[in-house]
Amino acid sequence: MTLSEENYLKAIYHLEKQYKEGVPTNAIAEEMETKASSVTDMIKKLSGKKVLTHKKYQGARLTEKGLLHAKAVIRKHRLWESFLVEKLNFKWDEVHEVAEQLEHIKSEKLIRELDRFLGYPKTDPHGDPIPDEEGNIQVQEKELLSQLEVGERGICVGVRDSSAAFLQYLDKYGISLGKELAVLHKEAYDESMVVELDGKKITISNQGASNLYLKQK
Amino acid sequence: MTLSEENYLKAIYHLEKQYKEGVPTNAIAEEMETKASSVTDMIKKLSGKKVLTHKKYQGARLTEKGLLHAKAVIRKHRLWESFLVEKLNFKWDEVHEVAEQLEHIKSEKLIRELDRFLGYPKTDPHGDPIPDEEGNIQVQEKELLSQLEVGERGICVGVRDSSAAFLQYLDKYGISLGKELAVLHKEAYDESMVVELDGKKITISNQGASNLYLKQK
DNA sequence: ACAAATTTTTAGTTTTGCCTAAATTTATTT
DNA sequence: AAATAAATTTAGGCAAAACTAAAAATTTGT
Repeated sequence: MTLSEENYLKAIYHLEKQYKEGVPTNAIAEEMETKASSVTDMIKKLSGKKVLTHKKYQGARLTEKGLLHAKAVIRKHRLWESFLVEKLNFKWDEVHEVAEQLEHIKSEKLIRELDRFLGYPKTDPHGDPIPDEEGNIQVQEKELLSQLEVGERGICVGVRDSSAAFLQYLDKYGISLGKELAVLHKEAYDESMVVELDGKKITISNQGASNLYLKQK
Repeated sequence: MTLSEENYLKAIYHLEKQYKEGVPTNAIAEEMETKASSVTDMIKKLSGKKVLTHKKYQGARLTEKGLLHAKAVIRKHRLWESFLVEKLNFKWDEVHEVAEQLEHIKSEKLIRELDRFLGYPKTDPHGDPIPDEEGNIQVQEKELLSQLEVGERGICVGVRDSSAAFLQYLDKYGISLGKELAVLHKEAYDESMVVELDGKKITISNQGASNLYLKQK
């Protein structure tokens, strides 16, 4: 599989959560920052390789083979992100572009050994689960901060938006994975929340609270 | 610079040691396992980018800019090889293909941090020097085993041929970098040598002895 | 239901890096 | 110094992965 093909598989994999019956060409085009006609071309090529199926005008769906390959790429991406943060002093908002490159390196041994070297991590620096060699993904019970009620508490376990902008916003307020917080107040007008973190009160917009995952304490 | 362009620079860099006044098109073609006409195309492109110069029918020479870029790629290659051996349990005959991929990853921070993480190694697993960030290469005094006289001794510091076949041949005879050996006998007929290593006598063909570097004890 | 709007596909180009075949230049013989 | 051989370049093409513009299919709105 080429770099470009792998990126399509990854994009379609992520979009399948949203589009249960066929991922539309336009959705893929937007995700890949390309044009719909390019997507059509690639879908034809990939369906020839049996990694996805498509009926004209009906979007794409990964086959079992395609799913496995997509998860293998995601496994590599998340292991490399872990490596960058754990061993090379990268911050969680700096790892994405480099991991986008590293995820395409071809070597079974490399990934097996990297996994061992890192101590078989279960999640990456953003809290996303790392698929195992067979493509199994352990799903963690979690909910968005925005869904908590006043008085409830939880521990930060992941982000829904892993853009550098959001991650830096969290850094600024001292929010990182593993920290506990409690909801003190919810503003009816704009859905912003006042939460307690490390004994301090901080206010988080609804947009922020809708992108931070917690697990029930 | 694309992956292909970087591979050309690297090939030309290595060939410049052999061809002091312009690396011939055919030599590059052979090194790159491609055709001379493809090389001509690429040379034109690269000279447009000012990383090399060429006069028609006169071969190619790297400019200062091209030299720096080539050495940067080689630095990455050798740092990754060191990482694979030191941290990921790769053997010295297994690192080449993976490092060929990893050397093209673009991130200054990645390489700076990798270098630090490895403790600023001076040589890679084959004994080749690792250029520093400015492209300086520390040259080590060394000579081929085949050039030693009977009675002389030395410490293995590098290989001239880093093919898996040669490295496995060395493994089989217990020869690795850092080991000391002494020349006991030289066969006049075929130039093969009997050397002492770890108290045992082993015979090495001229071909083998012509690819192992030692430093004077 | 059917016209309008949207989505998707088709057709025809472009660029990169490679190829073959042919032409040209340089090097080697005699 | 030709003639031949070898090396190099030119010319014309191909495949991958993108693009634009236009055609076709599907969905939506009234």
